[in-house]
Amino acid sequence: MNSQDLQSNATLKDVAAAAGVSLATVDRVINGRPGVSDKTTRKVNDAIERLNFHPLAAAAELARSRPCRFAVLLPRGDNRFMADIADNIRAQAAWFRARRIAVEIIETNVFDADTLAAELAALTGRFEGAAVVALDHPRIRAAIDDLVESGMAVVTLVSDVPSSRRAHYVGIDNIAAGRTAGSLIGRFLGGRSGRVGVVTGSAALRDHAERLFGFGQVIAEEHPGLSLLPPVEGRDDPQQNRALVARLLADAPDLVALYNTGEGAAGIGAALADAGAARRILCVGHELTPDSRRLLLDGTFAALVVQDPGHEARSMARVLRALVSGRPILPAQEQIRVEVILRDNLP
Amino acid sequence: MNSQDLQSNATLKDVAAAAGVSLATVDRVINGRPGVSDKTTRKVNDAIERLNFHPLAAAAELARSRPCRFAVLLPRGDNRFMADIADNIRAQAAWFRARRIAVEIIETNVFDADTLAAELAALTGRFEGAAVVALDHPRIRAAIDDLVESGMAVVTLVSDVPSSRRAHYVGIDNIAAGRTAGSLIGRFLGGRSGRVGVVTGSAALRDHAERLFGFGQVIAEEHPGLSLLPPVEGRDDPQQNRALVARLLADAPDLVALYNTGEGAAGIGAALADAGAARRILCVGHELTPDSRRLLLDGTFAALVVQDPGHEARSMARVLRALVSGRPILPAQEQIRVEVILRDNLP
DNA sequence: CTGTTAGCGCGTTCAA
DNA sequence: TTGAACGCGCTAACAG
Repeated sequence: MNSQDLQSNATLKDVAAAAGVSLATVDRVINGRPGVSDKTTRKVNDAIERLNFHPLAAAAELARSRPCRFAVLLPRGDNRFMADIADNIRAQAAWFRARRIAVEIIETNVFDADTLAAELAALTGRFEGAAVVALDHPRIRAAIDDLVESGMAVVTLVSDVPSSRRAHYVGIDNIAAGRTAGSLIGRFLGGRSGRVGVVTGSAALRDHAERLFGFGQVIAEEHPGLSLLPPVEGRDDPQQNRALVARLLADAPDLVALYNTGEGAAGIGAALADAGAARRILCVGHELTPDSRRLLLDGTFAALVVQDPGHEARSMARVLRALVSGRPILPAQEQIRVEVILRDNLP
Repeated sequence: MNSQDLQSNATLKDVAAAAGVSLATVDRVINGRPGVSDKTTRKVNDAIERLNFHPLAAAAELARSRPCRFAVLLPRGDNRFMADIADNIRAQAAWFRARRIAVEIIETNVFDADTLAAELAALTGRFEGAAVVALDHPRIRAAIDDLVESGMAVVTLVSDVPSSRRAHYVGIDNIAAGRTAGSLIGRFLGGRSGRVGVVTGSAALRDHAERLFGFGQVIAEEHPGLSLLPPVEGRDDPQQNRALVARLLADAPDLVALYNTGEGAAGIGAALADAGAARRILCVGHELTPDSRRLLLDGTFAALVVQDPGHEARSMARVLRALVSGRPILPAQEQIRVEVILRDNLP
């Protein structure tokens, strides 16, 4: 099963010699540039095959080597998960610099379509690529399409705009994430019945909406003993979440579980602690932050459904780079997984 | 928060000019080579700082560009997970070739210490790096140490030999994996009590042993209503597992759950189906294979605790490459996570 | 349609 | 202790 006994290390020059043509011609064939006769093309391809030629990545990069600029649009505010993404992008600074990639992180009000659309429009011409955490809104879709039209490589990050012409989505399947949360709650409850409270950030964000959808699906299909209370919106803000959960606890005595589709876990933990209901109400939320980690460790949360911000930052970088240099991406490596974190497999 | 406004793109030549020295001298300073006076070193470092110089990765690679050879020692046999690792390594063939890395996959009897030790010894001088799925055994430890002594970069894969001098372990924390499985079973059972059967591959493999340990810990500490039956060893073989589980079902009427520390899920599924106990006994196992996927989808298994063979293959490649070229590795990117797969977040 | 040639930025002899 | 010069393998501009 020896993989590569036939490691060849032939160079472009070898191919040129073998085919009886010049370097430039071989280059044209390899990179699919026009202006080569069929006969010559065949000769070259033949030589490539025979010598088992494969271009050396470093040499090609060096020779191409155009500096390039990426913009990353992140929501402004104290969202911890977004801060993690930003940190992970910054942690790659050395990687970027070593490849002459300049990345600019732009924080903006992602919730306001006009602001975001304007911010997107302002990118034109200044960057070769952009990643954006975007609201799924017609105006945003149009702004993304305009950028793509202008030749920019655009990817969505964390929350997708599937109807746009973005080249790629770097993030998880949020319906699956919601379903996973639903299954965890359903199964951890072990057949008990009762009401389940749902705290969400904002129904305007596609990722939250999709999670809610997936969650509802599973509860309805597979756990008929459970019924969902109407979702309450806390904007991912701990203070608001605290108040909302306090009310939930007061209003619904048969509350058995809580699902938080977004952030602000600290508020939920506080409300539960206030009511002395901390490990009695089963809680599942999303994303790993210092707060959610603490609440997972102390048992307030039973599980967290997460995505890896480090993976997302790296994937974004690789994908944008591949896109601007016209190379293929490896789908397997770029698929961001829906992960389940219990106290025991906390990274 | 603009990240890199000060993208400099200074080259070695610029630094040399700014410092008033030659290219070679700058190179000596940067790569810590001897033979530079303190004063010159200071001048150069000063210029580097001032110009915000960062070497271009592609150029450095091209100039170094020595072909190199890696060996990967995998267990022979029909272990599906190992086959996945091998497939993922082969899937990276293009990546390897573009970097003049030849990788040879060697299948051998990992369970026999003498065979494995001999196979390891035979690597000497033929490879710059090696990854090995190793038995944790004194002879193997010695063989690994000899390779390291001879200057080879050695990493363990999937199952570690922590007492050896291997430079790195590419794999998960198996105690955490076992604990995770234990928590899932305990919580999914929702307080029910009874006996839990354990099917393991071989107690000689460190990864299986560690999982068993972590699993036992959690059950004992957190689920006192549950008691573990003595583990039965099926060598990851479906046929053996089937017979073992059939006996377990017959002997222990109060069996409420099954934990499989390794492979051969199909055998467990078959035995349960035979006994008509398929979704009554809660099952948790490891690794995602066509069999385990099917059993997860049909509800026979409630959850799978897995590691990503694709990530492991890529991590192995990056780590070995970094080691042989004396570069640092990014720990965050190389940490393999213990993942939980339910039916809903199946990749 | 094809070939020549000059770099890309860094490593690495060698000689001084 | 330092520097000059060549080469790594590929791309791209220009010439024919």
